[in-house]
Amino acid sequence: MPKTVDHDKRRAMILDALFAVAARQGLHAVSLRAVAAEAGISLRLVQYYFETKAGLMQAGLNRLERESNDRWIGRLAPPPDAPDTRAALAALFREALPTDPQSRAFHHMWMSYAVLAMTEPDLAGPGLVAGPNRLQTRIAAILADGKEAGMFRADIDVDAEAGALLGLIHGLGTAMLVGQQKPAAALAHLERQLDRLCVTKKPGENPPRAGNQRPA
Amino acid sequence: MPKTVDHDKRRAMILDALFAVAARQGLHAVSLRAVAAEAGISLRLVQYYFETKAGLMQAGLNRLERESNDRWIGRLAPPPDAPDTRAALAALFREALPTDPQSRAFHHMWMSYAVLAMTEPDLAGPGLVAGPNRLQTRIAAILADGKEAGMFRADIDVDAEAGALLGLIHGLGTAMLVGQQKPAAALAHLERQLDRLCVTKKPGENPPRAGNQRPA
DNA sequence: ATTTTTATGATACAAATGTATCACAAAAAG
DNA sequence: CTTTTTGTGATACATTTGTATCATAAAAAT
Repeated sequence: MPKTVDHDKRRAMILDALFAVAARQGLHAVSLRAVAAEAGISLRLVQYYFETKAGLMQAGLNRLERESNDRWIGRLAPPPDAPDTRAALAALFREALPTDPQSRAFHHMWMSYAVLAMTEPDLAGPGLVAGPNRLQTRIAAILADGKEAGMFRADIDVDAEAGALLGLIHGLGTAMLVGQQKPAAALAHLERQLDRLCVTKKPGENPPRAGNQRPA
Repeated sequence: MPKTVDHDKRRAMILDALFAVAARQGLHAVSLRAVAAEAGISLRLVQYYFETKAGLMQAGLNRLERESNDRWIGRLAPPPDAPDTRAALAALFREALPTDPQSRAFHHMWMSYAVLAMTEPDLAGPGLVAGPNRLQTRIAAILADGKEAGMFRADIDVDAEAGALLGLIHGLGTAMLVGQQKPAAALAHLERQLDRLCVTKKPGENPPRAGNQRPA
């Protein structure tokens, strides 16, 4: 049986199990044995592929970061010929907020690691903020595009606005996770920010919304 | 020695110890023994005053909520005769962001409980969102005052704006905790939102800032 | 074919944790 | 002065956890 095996693929399987346990019972409930059971392997194997628990947790954080990166370049890579920079930002917001279970799990995971990193400096490295930083950079780029195209006001500070928008995304996302904000309201708050940045700012007129709009 | 003792005061002492341990080593490191050691009492006493660990944790959450309430009514109670509703909001923002260690510890604690509540429904009750809801209500009230006084634009939806501002506060606070945002930038983002809400909206002119303004 | 990695299972171990029990001192009640 | 309630210490116990050890099967190298 012990044919020479692909370590990377095996590690990925184990990290899948870690994410599953963390999503179901919280990151604090992640133990070597729980991960092993979830993956259907023996405790020894988890030890074998990630020497220590700290190694496993660190690998989980790395994976979270890589997954975030892949997700974003996969979903929003082709906006260079964006038909509408405002619509592009709105789409990004929809992707960023924890609406579907996958996104909820991601936010949950990120918050869990953020909390851990506050007391365990081993996790506090650049891994946690790399994702948000990339997102902020992307928002700033889209803002710059829209500004140059005359869609956004000329006097906005794209970097500052991107930072604020990212902060708003994070805050609304957390509020949604704990049930303090409803998804629709959160999205509306973000779109209101877009209204502010657009040049033609008639309060009542909502820009054309792509796709299906079912009332309430 | 075992004179009849004030249970409430004793419970408060133990919860102090809980907060100290959580601030130093994280909420996940809170154990009955760690709390007992921090409080300088025996394990048995922690059991005596909070029957179980779940009870202790729940009491910690209740205390966090009460502390938050007390803190806000203490600091911001007297704005009925506010000289400037905009300044009142700016002051509220300064208080809400995790700048000093106390506020950082509070945010840290709240995030830790929020993460726990996502998998332990016993903690998920209204305790977590009561604080944010109160803050949002207060923001909305100040906004309404300023709107009526002609300081804020007449066409703003105070409830919606309050929700967005609270979300921004939370998101920027988290970003500050993980080191992704600097305090000055976070405050600037919030004040930019105030600029937007004010009637006289000249982009360059910052309204008179009360108190000391040291450059950068 | 033999030796040496590579991969995996079974298990042991010390430490920590939540919970429970026994004992006992001091105050209050009778 | 008993007796009962209240408050506190010491300790025991089962469970869980991270880590380490021993054995060994299969493949690769020689």
